Amino acid sequence: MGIAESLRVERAPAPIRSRVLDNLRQAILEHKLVPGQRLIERELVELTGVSRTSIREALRELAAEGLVTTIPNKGTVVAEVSVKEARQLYQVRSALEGLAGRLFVENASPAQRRALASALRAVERAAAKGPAAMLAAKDKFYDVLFEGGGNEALRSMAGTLHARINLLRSMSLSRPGRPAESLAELGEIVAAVTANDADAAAKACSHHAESAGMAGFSALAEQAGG
Amino acid sequence: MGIAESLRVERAPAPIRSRVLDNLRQAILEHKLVPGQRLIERELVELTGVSRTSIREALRELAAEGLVTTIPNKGTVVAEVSVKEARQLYQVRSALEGLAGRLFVENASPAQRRALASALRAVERAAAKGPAAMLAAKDKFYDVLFEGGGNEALRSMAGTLHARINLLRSMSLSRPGRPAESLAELGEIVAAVTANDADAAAKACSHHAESAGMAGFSALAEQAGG
DNA sequence: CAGCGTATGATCATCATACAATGTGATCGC
DNA sequence: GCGATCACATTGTATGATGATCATACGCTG
Repeated sequence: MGIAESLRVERAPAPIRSRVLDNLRQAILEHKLVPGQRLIERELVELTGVSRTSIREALRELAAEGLVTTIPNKGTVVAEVSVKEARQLYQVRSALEGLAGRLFVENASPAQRRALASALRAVERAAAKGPAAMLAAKDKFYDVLFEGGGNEALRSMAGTLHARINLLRSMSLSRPGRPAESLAELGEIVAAVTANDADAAAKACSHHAESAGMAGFSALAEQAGG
Repeated sequence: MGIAESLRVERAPAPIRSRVLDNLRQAILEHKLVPGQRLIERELVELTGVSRTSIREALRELAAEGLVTTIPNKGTVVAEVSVKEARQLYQVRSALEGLAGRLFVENASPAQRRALASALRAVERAAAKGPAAMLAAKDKFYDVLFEGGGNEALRSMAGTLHARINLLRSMSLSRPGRPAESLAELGEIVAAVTANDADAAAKACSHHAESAGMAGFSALAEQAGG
């Protein structure tokens, strides 16, 4: 870090509404607030200790991100994602991740390529420790992937997409055999990257996203059927 | 339109902040508010006749859409899009439109396919009337395309993307020869759709978006160079 | 006159409060 | 039981106040 960065004082003490926004977003992602749950402004005021103004502005941003739904004169609820919508979101996600893979091959530095391979090994290790650990490691893997692609807009859109998909809780349920399958797919991504084959990387990333969606949907179907 | 739709009465008298939001968005898209321009809350209050509360909430949503930038304690300005960012946005757009093309082939009804061909002819006619008319006709073409794909999430994401790209004014500048080129590309899309070839449609859509971006950038470069 | 500190005004950030509009559920009368 | 009516909860909008931050202008000092 150069002297310029080391001396810079964090000039933005994060406005209160941003912190409220972050907290709410986090709570939704972690399913502490479940889809369909009402978000009553007065209660949020009491819980957070900030004014209604700030709460409402945070809710407007969440609404724009698609994480909550506001019904006029009725209130705000954590967004509910139908199976149909989730399918659509997965299609978009697949397209975006395909692009991410391509951009990584085209733009990533050698260090970033090594980091990706290393992230893959971390996922392998985490796979043994259960789904939660694997999920976290996979998030890291994708962090590296998007970082290396160098497209900030892509990263942010994929992020909000990921959050919305996450609303459909059961999607993260894993079917027996899925973790191994998933690992193999990530391996293909790294292989394509190593081979410097952008088309293959795009296809591998896109395929992984699609495949993850499929797995979630069949888990959902089994659930509904059983 | 069926009887259900024709009798439906608009049950939600659009909250004031939504109308403010729509108006501001529109104004930004039409470049009545130019990038970098400050949006002073007090002035907006006077212009619109609504309270600061509503104005601020609308600004928060615009910020989440990426159309304005809010600097804490300093104010809100219409977002400025750098050339680098625009390049990134175009990459994403290209990926999304590729998906749109594929989905159209897979899901569009015969009527929608006819509508697409018809929209293409409308673009051809409009091309003679100048860039503005052609732009509008092209928007219609894309409306049909996204509609036929049946993916609402994709449509909405592509929409906000389009809006953000639009912020870089000069991108819509046309180079000599570009309109004809553009028409040819749209023709390829329709051809692929007619042939029922999803891969080709995806490639054609993606290529058109990419090509449009390229044209904009070279126009930009010439401008900077001259 | 260059550099520094201060005064000043503009603007935003947050809060408290108020009231209207709307939706919801309970109560009452039949 | 059933519909009308009323009370309550909640959101939508407005208003005024206070403090923080930033940009600018101004004047002082060496």
